[in-house]
Amino acid sequence: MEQTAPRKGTVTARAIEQIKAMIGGGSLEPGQRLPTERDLAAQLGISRSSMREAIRALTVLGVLEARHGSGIYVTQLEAGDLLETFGVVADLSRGPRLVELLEVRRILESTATALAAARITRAQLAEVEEHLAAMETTDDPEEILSHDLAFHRAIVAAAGNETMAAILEGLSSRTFRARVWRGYQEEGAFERTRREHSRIHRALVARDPEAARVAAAAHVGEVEDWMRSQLD
Amino acid sequence: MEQTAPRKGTVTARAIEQIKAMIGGGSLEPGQRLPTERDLAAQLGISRSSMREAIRALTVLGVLEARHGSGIYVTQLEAGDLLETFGVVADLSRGPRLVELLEVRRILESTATALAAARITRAQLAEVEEHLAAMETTDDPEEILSHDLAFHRAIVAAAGNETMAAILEGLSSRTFRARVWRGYQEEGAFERTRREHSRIHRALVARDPEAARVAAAAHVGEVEDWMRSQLD
DNA sequence: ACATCGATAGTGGTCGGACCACTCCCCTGG
DNA sequence: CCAGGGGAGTGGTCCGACCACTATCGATGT
Repeated sequence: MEQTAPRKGTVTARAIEQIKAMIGGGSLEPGQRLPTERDLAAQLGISRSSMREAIRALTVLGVLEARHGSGIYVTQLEAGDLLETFGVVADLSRGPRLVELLEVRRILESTATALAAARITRAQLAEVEEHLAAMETTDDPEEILSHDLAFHRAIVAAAGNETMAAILEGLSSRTFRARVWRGYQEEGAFERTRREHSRIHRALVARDPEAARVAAAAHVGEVEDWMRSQLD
Repeated sequence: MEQTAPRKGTVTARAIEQIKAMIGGGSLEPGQRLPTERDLAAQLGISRSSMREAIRALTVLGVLEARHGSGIYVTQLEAGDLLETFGVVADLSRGPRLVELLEVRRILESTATALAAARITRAQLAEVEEHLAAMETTDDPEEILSHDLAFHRAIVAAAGNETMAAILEGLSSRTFRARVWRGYQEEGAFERTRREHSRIHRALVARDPEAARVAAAAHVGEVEDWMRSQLD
């Protein structure tokens, strides 16, 4: 017998909850293929259109993945899959919210950098140094931004917490960074940024977590203070 | 002239990006009403079905809000609106990912509690104490869980960073908490939890940020350690 | 003149069916 | 045995109809 589904909310919202429940309940494993849209719609007693809306919603959330001509699959449910939407938050936030986001980033990134100082391997450190060097040998703002992002990404990766890395990735999304830093770096902050980066690097080489934490916090804090001053 | 839209990806994905761009670009303000689904579909040259999928996706992300019979509106784009999806991450993560989530929570919550110790008002402190007392005068696990959540929520609110509060709210979603703590509290951790809570409370009363940070970190850390030991 | 309330136009919500674009696999022919 | 072709099955898109709900405006009664 078909469960006489709860009558609350739209049928699409119900479908979303049911699919989430199937995954949370373990009847759908990561990577597994789902029934076809048509079958799923029939099972839940709704139209294919409504079911498609539910699937699309779970797709943008990073829970499902639709492959044209093949089928619908559960993602690996890794941190990266599910936290991709975090970038949307960064891109659409404004005003005081931006300061709050930078505060969160300061807290997480300083901790991650401290962890990295204790755990980073030679190979990982070499990658960090590569981006640091590349950043100092070019004047193209685009390229500098790329290496800046990669510099921090490499450090955070060395901290070993994928979830934290995924969140920070969202907080440093390209459009977010470009939006905030455009004005910031026009105020001759290039030199200061370089000093701060090499200070972080020195702490990593010295394997000094506390120095690394302070250096990273100060680095993000500079941008944070500038952003605060812009709100007038 | 209609912009000959880029030919990449599905039409729905394109529509999602275009609407996001309209909001990010400022041509759509928070709270503003959008054109009707039919008009939007016509503007972008796609069918109403595809447009509905795009709208549904943005609705789930907390960017748009659809009111039956009235219209589609941009949300206030507050932290709470956009970070509601963070709960999904917590609910669907498993294994090592759960430990990582608790690690993130430990970092953020300890900092938030430290901030609260410096900023909390008398009224806010009274609310914290209310939940603390209620937690000690009942044996109903459901009720204890409720007041536990409210206890931490009140503290985090006193820290004054809505974005951080919204993230922690997701990391403490009811289903997540219930899932993790079911086993944890069956091991006689009630007493320890009480001591940890009152230790946090004392630090707040003393307005001692460092003591508050340590107490909160230890509190979450206990659960974190237990979770780690469960992965064998 | 004013308040009440019902008809109505307009909105999102749901449905069913049709067709297209793409994938995958099996079967055929060399 | 292998390469190629074709067909069945899948998600992607579109259309048109109808339902459920909301908001507004105007007729009605006071």
